[in-house]
Amino acid sequence: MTRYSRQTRILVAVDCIIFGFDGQELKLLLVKRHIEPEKGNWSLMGGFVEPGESFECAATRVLKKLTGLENVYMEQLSAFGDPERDPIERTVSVAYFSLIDINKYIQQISHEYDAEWFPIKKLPEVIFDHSNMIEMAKEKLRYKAAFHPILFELLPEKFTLPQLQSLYEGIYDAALDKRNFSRKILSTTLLVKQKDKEKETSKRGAFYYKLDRKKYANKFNAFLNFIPNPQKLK
Amino acid sequence: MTRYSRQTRILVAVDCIIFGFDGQELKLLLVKRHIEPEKGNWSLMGGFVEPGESFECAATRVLKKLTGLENVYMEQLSAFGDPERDPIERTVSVAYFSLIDINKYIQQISHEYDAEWFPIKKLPEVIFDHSNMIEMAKEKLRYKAAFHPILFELLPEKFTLPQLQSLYEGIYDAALDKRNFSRKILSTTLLVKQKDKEKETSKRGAFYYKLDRKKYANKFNAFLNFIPNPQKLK
DNA sequence: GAATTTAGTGTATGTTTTACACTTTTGTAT
DNA sequence: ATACAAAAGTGTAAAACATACACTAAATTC
Repeated sequence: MTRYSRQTRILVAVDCIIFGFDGQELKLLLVKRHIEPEKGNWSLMGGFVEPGESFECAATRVLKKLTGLENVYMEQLSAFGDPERDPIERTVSVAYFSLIDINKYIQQISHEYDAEWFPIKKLPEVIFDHSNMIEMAKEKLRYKAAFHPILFELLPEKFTLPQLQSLYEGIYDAALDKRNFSRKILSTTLLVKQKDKEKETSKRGAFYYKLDRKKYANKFNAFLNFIPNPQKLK
Repeated sequence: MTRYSRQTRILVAVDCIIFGFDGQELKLLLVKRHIEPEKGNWSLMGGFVEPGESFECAATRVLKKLTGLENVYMEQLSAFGDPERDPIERTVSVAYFSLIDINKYIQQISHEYDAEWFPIKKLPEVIFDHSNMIEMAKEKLRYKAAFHPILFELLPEKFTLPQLQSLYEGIYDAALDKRNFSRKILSTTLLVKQKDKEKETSKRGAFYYKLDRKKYANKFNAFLNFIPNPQKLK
């Protein structure tokens, strides 16, 4: 026996939901689709899964092709299998979401694709079921970040507490008290204070912090409860 | 254009991780695989995704075929795509996990399959990457149940607080204080006390409770923190 | 009616979360 | 040089929540 007979084989793709943060708001990287159908319309970056390639490999490959980045935070979101999701031919898609430092991306941008960052609140129309994927990814990010310290992945290596706070505020659409916020964040002991300050955005300047990568890896499963009323989340 | 040319099409399957609770311990429903390869070995219940059928449909169909049950708690766990996971031919699988009332199953059992409940702690060897799927499902169940009131799905319509507590204790391998437990559970106001008692397991008898299905649907996203130290979970 | 078994309940203590306001720093404008 | 503006940084008191802990109540069995 070498094959399962009488079964239908289906195209399998991956799609990447790529989040970035520019210091102000959460953004999503979309590309102009370069094949028919829907050629020229905005889309998640994706690609077919190749023979001998796992989903993770495929998603990593796709992400690297677009951003030049490797070793970034990536997590499987869900598989999408509606028979009608691609009008040309049935294609199932395994969606991954990534958190990247938007500045690193800018340096490494490949111009092979028409790619553009869109504020998460002003997304253009996207093809197929991609808006569905994006919606789910946003939800999962909010959910997960309420308990796990993953938002660091969106920031540069050195960042300030006000920057981190505004990231949380952006993602949860909530104003947080800076005293309570810094106490909570620092109580994780995941952050290491640096000697230098970021002086672009304020006269006084705010101290930089770095993530303690070792502790971060160990403590990833520490539930943090950063958000005052996680009840309100899905 | 009617097809994506030059792309490889792949077999797509679903597998169901079916949890049940017999009042003592958490169990998993496995079947004896009835096709080659690995015919006769223990396996999750699964099946190929058919043309025109979504993943949810396929998983629901597979679950119904085995258990006779519909409208049960079911959630996508993850897609598994290792190119080597099926030795015969590349097959990707979308795994779903379900929580069912084990008693309902017993009544409706289909004997078309050799199926058997195994205590989660004494599982036999299973085929392919199924132990991996099971491990992930166990983790997700523990994770999710720490915040969401889903374990009710494993119980019959009427249940007692001691039964519910022993379910939590089983799943988290922890002894819980019954005073604290009942306070926490009842504070959700999700349970409605019944007038009758369960008198099998004790002389005094314990009052039955029913889930308030309406509130349950609304409050599903209330994070409950049933478990004293969720830090310890993945 | 005594003994056994499990159900059911309350309180005091410690911990965590929340709400809240002033001082410090330093660049810019006069 | 001095005043002003703008954001950083810090502490405390009250409330809410989590925990630890032990006795009484109910009903069956002998």
